[in-house]
Amino acid sequence: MGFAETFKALSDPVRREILLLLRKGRLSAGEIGSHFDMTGATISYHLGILKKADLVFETREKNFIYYELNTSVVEEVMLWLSQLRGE
Amino acid sequence: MGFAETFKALSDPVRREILLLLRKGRLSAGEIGSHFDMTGATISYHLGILKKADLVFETREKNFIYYELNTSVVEEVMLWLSQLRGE
DNA sequence: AATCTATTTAGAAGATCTTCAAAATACCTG
DNA sequence: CAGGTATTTTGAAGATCTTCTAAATAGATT
Repeated sequence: MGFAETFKALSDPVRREILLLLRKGRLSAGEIGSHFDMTGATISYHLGILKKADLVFETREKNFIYYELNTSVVEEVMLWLSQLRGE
Repeated sequence: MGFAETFKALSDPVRREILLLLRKGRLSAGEIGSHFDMTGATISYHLGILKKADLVFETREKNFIYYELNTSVVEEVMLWLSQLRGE
């Protein structure tokens, strides 16, 4: 955990798009990759950063690795931000 | 504007600390710098990034440049994040 | 005008980030 | 076990980030 890693993870447009894709439910790494014009290696790199930031978690099933949103960290970030508005 | 710039700005611990300092009210660049063990040039660099992300705005007065929080962008970020939680 | 104070800009060094191609791993299926 | 599919890891290139020192700018004061 740590806000540096979380905000850094959120700072990349590809990673934000991945998070938006995952709103509808879990997706495999390949399904995620098919939405982008990048190699699977690069997608894997981005997923690793999202995972390290705890913004997603993975579940392995058969030959696939599924990724899923972790909304609890999103809550934490919003809590941090909220201290910046009102007191 | 743009979430990339905003999240990138938020990803650095020094810049987050600066934003927290500004909760209590505006501060000059020098006053901000006095809270950190870094050169004024580095603080100026960080302030520039916060400014470009619209997280702060400056007002010049006498010899000083005062920095102030811009909470409206914080709201926008929270709005973006909120689409990640609920449906 | 000369100088002092506050702050920024420029340039450079070293660290970190993003991307790819190629190789490695993991698991499934025949 | 051999081969196939899904994904990650490695290593490298080029871009961007953070920090400093030194120099430049802006405004106030003498």
